[in-house]
Amino acid sequence: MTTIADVAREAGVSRSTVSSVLTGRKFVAPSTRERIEAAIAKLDFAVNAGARALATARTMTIGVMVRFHEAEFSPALAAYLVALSDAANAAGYTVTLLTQRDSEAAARTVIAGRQVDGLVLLNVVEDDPRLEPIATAGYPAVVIGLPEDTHGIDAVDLDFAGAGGVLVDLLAARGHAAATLLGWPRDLYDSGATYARRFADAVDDRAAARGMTITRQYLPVAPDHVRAEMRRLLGAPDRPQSLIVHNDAAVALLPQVLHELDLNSPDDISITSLHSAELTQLFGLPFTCVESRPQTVSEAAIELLLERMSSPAAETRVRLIDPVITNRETIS
Amino acid sequence: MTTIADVAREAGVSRSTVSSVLTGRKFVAPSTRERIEAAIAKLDFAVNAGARALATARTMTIGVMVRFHEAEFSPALAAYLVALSDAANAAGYTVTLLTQRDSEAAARTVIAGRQVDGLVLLNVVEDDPRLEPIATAGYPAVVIGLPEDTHGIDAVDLDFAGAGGVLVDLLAARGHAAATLLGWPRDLYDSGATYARRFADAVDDRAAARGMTITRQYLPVAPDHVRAEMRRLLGAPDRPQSLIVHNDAAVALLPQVLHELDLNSPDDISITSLHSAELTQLFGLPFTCVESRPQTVSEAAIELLLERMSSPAAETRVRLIDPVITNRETIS
DNA sequence: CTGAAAGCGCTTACAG
DNA sequence: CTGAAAGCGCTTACAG
Repeated sequence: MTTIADVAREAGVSRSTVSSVLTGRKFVAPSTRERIEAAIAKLDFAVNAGARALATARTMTIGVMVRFHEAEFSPALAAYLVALSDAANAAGYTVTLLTQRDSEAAARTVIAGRQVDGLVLLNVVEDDPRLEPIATAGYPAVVIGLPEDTHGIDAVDLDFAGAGGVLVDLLAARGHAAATLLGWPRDLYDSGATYARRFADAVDDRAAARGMTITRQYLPVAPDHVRAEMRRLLGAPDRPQSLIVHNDAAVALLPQVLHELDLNSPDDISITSLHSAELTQLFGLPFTCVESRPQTVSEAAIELLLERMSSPAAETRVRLIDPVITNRETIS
Repeated sequence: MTTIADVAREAGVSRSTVSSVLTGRKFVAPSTRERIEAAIAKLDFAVNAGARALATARTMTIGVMVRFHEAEFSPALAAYLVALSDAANAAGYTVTLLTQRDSEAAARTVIAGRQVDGLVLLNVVEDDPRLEPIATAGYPAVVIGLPEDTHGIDAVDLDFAGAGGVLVDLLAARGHAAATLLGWPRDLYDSGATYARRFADAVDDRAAARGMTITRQYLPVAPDHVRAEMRRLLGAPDRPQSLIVHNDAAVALLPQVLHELDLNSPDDISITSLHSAELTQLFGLPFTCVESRPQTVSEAAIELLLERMSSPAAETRVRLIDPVITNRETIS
């Protein structure tokens, strides 16, 4: 491979002068600089990242830890990964994927070996075993998602509570006095997926403030089951007049169920939803909704991480991303 | 951070002895080895990847190049990324994500700077601008997908031709004399997405051999359009009696369309499909089908790449992954 | 079986 | 404004 020494020889300068133009941290006479740049282009030189990392003690890479391969998250995952990588690239960083099964051990190795300058954690759950070692090592990190206990690690997430409030407001504004929340399976709420709880609690609170009644239904996620359950629920004589859906499987299959039952929105039923942005893309879901914002969330995560890396001692921050309503006229 | 020197001091040996146990390339007396391992554990030492890379001229990382953020591929993408990372990890490698917009320049930089030991290319298209620089640099790489011209780069892909043959066989075995292929948009075939063409051509060929007639329909991918088109097609009096679907958008929405038209499979219509594995997971698609195999394809890709890295001069190889039929009894 | 020394390709004070 | 030298944390012949 061609090294800085080759470039220096070609340009007739010393290696340190080449390094100066590479890093841009020192003034180099324009004429010298041009010679060096020409040499770089001619030799197709690119700096060896490992050597630079060794010399600077910065790897310029960010590790993205993806928890144990969960089918459930898979479709949304790609959007985050690509967005994180793009945002990191824009700041001169590279992303390395950390998918090891034993993520706690992986966290330790990565930290001890200084293989990355900072960490982004995806699919964080309550009592995530990755958090503690990172926190005690004082390693720069940011979590996407908002666990109950962040262990003092910065976090970014969609403002699920805000989303709940907004959707209730929309229904209330049209005079709805009741709504049914089609939620995730009950154990998801119990096991501490805070996004589910934050949303549902906000729905309840805002509804109470507005004098609305909320009925909560816990739906499964297996396609067949959720379909059957919705059919039963919406096919009943006392079926709900308005829906707030927070369950990706349910919302994806809802158009089909509506059609089967010959129900139209908004004429027969008002529908709002909070769901992964991927779903709209794939299925053209026709509902008034709030969508996840992988791009914005990812950019915020990288931004927070970079700030954390430059000010390790700053106070922990939580950044909530504003919910954005897409109105598709499914509220009567 | 703790270095090899700290470990050496703690264990009372030289740095090179520590290195010997780290690399495992030299015999070290068991008692010495144990002292060293204890020191490593005590100090929570992990080797600095950059330093090792510099010394060995191997980075132990594999770059995965994802082409310009295409919404269309997004859901399937995550499965490949995670599977590639898992397979790479299993072989001691780490994966870095390369998502730069200008992927040609990215390829050059990565190659010139020896930032990765090898490359996996995802979402390869015909005349992919990334291929040429990699090929001329003689850089170890493997392509997932099978372009017309591989430029001498190893490739892995599902055996789309085999899949086409198998699906036709299934229909022929049940006595079907005709089938309609619901395909991708026409320009996908024209623009050289070889997977689409390989599948369709094999369907035609096998059908001809079996005396079956194939009608080819090019469907759009936008949810609303594909839905409308299928409704029209399947609602017509002369609607097809059996379907071979190769269009993810179409197959995802097909259950809904069938229901709308009050058609049941296999009673009213026989259905087979070739589609992304993610779809079944998300929607419990009920059709007899061949699915993409991200896990197997990714593992094969890493395997080929590792072999290529150790034998740069070996002949180019193309590995086709066997199609696997999932029978869901939708052929009458 | 173990250790001293050179070297991997950079960057960064420090002289000049 | 430019260059010589040391050093980042490893590995690897080479001696012993």
